[in-house]
Amino acid sequence: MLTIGTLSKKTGTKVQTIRYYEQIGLMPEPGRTEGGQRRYDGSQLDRLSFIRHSRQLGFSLDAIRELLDLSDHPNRPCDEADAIARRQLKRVEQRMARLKALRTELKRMVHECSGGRTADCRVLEVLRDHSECLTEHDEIGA
Amino acid sequence: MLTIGTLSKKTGTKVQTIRYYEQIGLMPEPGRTEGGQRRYDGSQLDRLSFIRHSRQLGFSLDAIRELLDLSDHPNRPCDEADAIARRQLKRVEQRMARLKALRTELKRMVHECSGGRTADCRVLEVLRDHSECLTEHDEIGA
DNA sequence: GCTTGAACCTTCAGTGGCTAGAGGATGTAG
DNA sequence: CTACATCCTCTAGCCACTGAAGGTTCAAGC
Repeated sequence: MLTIGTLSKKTGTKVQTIRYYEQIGLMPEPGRTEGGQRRYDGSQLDRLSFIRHSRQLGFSLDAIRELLDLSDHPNRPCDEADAIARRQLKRVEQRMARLKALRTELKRMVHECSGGRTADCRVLEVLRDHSECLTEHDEIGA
Repeated sequence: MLTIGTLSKKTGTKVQTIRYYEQIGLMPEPGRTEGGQRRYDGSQLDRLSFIRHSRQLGFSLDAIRELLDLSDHPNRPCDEADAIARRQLKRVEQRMARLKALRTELKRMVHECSGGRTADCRVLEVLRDHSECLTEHDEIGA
């Protein structure tokens, strides 16, 4: 029988986050002591590890919900899990492409600033005038 | 004299977002018509473009506030703007490194899934057991 | 058995950066 | 002068947590 604190340490998830996962139905309601404290077992530890690991890989909580559901039904075809992972991969690749463009632009800004007064600062100049950009970049909401 | 809608179109910022920027003090309070509608001039268009462009480059609104402040005081040394850009560049590079590890892992998951039942699905298996991962990855909070 | 104090409980509010919607007022073209 | 696109304010919601207030429970040590 594990306390929430133990679960927290074992998975690297904050206590509040575990309670939050329970609140939104991602974690099941655990058993309680007479005094009302949560007590977990091994299967709940596994489930939280799954969630945590999926989050580290960038899956949204909604995607994780689906993945957990699939994981709970071993006889269903796994195309769906595969599709979710593929979507995530695609998103990661898009983000990388955007970050690459961004990095180019920032590098250019930093290299051109020679350390005078702000009036001559290339950093600010580039930010003022998008037309100076060599790349398309669109980080907002990435 | 530009309406908020015109400003919105010219900068690619949603009308509500412009009002939000005003609310948090990033954009100045514009003039109003007798009826109470906002009217902008060219300098406000420039300011919004600056903000928008900075957001696209991944700067936080707080960082943008600093940059705008620097931009408003042309006689100060520009080390600070330079430092902000450098910090941002560092962050972008860190994010890219993380995404790279993530992509590797996702690719491996997807490639190894041969499309059977969820019981045998490599995607789910990898998510269940972090020790199968070949890379360190930590997307949370990225 | 009793005391201490770390860990637990609930509830609420806040983060960043918007975005959506309700319900009503204004501005402008025909 | 009418139609209706655009504007206004205000409130609430999004994601995925995180922190804090104020109170309770549990386990170890005496």
